[in-house]
Amino acid sequence: MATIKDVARVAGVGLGTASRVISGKGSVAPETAKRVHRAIKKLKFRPSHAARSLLSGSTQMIGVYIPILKGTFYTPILQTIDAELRAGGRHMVVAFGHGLADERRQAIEGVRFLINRDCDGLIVMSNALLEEDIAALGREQPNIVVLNRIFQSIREQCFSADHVQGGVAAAKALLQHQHRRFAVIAGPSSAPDNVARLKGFMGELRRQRIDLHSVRTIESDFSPEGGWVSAKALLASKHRFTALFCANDEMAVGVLSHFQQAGLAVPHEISVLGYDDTHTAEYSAPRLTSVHIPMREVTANGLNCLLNRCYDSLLPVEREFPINVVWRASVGLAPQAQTPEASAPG
Amino acid sequence: MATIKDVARVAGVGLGTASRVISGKGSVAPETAKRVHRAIKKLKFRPSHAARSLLSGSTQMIGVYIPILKGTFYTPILQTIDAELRAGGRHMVVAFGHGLADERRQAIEGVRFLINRDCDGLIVMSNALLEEDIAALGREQPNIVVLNRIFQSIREQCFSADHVQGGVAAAKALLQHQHRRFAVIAGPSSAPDNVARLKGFMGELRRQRIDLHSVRTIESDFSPEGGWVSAKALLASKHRFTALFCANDEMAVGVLSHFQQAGLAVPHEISVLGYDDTHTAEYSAPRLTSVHIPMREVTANGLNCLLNRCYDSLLPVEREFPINVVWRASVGLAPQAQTPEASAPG
DNA sequence: GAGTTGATTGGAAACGTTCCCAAGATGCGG
DNA sequence: CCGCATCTTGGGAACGTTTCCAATCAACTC
Repeated sequence: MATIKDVARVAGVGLGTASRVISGKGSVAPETAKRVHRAIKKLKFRPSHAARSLLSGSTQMIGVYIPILKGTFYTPILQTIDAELRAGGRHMVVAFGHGLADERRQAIEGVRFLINRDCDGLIVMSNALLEEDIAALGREQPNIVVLNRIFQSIREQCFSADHVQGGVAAAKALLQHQHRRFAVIAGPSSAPDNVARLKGFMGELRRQRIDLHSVRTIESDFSPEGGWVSAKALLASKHRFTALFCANDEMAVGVLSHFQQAGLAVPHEISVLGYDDTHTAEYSAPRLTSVHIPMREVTANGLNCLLNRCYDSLLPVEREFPINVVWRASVGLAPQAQTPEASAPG
Repeated sequence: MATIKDVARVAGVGLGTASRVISGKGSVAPETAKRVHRAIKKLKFRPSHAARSLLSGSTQMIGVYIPILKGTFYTPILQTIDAELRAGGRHMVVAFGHGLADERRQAIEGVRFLINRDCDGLIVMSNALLEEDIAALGREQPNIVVLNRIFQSIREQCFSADHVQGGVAAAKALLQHQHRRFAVIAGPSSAPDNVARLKGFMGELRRQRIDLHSVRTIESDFSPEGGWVSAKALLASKHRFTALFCANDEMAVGVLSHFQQAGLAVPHEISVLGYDDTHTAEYSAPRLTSVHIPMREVTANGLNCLLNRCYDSLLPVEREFPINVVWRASVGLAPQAQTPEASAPG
């Protein structure tokens, strides 16, 4: 690989001059610049990133930690980050959770790996990390932004939709459709975003005078497999309900799959509501009605905040993210409400 | 950030000694080493990746280009790469296709971006790249491995399952179940892996004396949306068929979604066969029978090959990848074969 | 006890940039 | 033609490592 010295030699100029032409800073006579450009082309010169990093102390590299790349929740996030970074000539290095250790250790190890790689800044997603962990990590690399979770100690570095409101929206959607008997397939109780949306959901139900003892909740793991077995358990339990709220789309898809096999018509017999509104929701059978979490916006704003921290830029940063439910086919009127003798006055 | 000079000073040793302790190469008196380690800990010293890269000429960084991160086809690939890389202390930088340019330009730009970032090696996936493109790129960075596609000019750097065989397997699976009337939803005709599997599929049908004029093929785009509209078009066309082969799972899922809405029973009225056996296939409604492409193995072996090229290692490299179909619920016996009067002897 | 070997050590050189500084060239006003 | 400002240029220093070389010292061998 040709170096800047070669370029300078071939162009017949000094080192400094060549550097000025390449970086575009400082004044250079047009004729000289032309010679340098010719030399660059001739030698196929490409500046060494390592040398620049060494001198500037910045790698122009942002690390992204994601617990596990399964399903379609994280994919738009990665796309969004890469798009914005590349537009600024920077790049993204990704690390997932790996190994036999528990999720928390995996996350610490993954984030630390990225720090050791000299990332200028970090985007972290994790339900397993504790406040003390993020504090310790933050001491090693202060340029951290967290997505889809709020750590109280670094609140202004955290970006998330309001999942309590998401839960409220879910409840309202179902109540609007005359549902009164509910079941819930929740995510892990250790996941903060899960407890928030459940809190919102249950709170709204209570506000509408639904007896919370009548709503059956099964804790699962955010996976389609989990949704499937939970659906099965729900059916076996003989608990009667007309609407099922799933704490994410993945589980909802698993549920739909099981209901189809069990011969249960959605939404005719049971309505199913998803959460996140990921790509999977768009073309399930039936198409899934879901609470839309604007993760692209959350990501973009979190990233902007991070870039501002890392590079003293002044990108706009929004911190509120409106939630709405997108209506597709899996939620309908509650069965009893559909029978004319029960609801129609005439 | 503390440097190795600080460590040497605090430990009261020379630069070389400190370096020897840190890198673990060369002999150092145990007592001295202990002093150095204490200094490292005290100063929270972390070697600069940039400086090492500059000196060694290796960034320990592998670039991965992926056209677009949608659906679940690419996610296990990224997971696999990251896992293996991290185990070796290396890391992965990912670039996706972005921008308004056509796919080919996007790919060239993305790959070039990774080359400019001084990646030691590249893993590339793209249907849009031409032989001449890969040749040009290869001149800039010879350490390239291509997944899921064979470029004749760099055959030994390409890793892919045999999609012709995949197509054959698909046909056999359907024929075995007595199907004789087919429809196909294909991927883009510009995608080499798509044409290979169609070729295998049609070839096997012909071999089994199926009139190829009777099989209706619709070209689509590998997306669920595409599957949905193709399914709709197929139904509207009044073409009669009992089995539908979809060139990937994503489209199959879209098909399932539309069939459910149209009130068509799968597999009772129509069997649907997917391809790739991605995660989405596992919990669709009904669960999708699909031709399993072992992308994890393809990826792992491609990566090994790349690492061998980059770092003179001797990792084992396999080049054949067995394909099989995994049976779930979306393929059944052809309807007419199920009626007793047609098939049962008594 | 001289010579040989091996372990241990410190420091210079190099990797490829950018930035700073000094110096030469040029142009302009008086 | 001198003084001064501005443009242009070349090269040294620095960034943080590793590698190489020379030097010192202790332990053997004969």
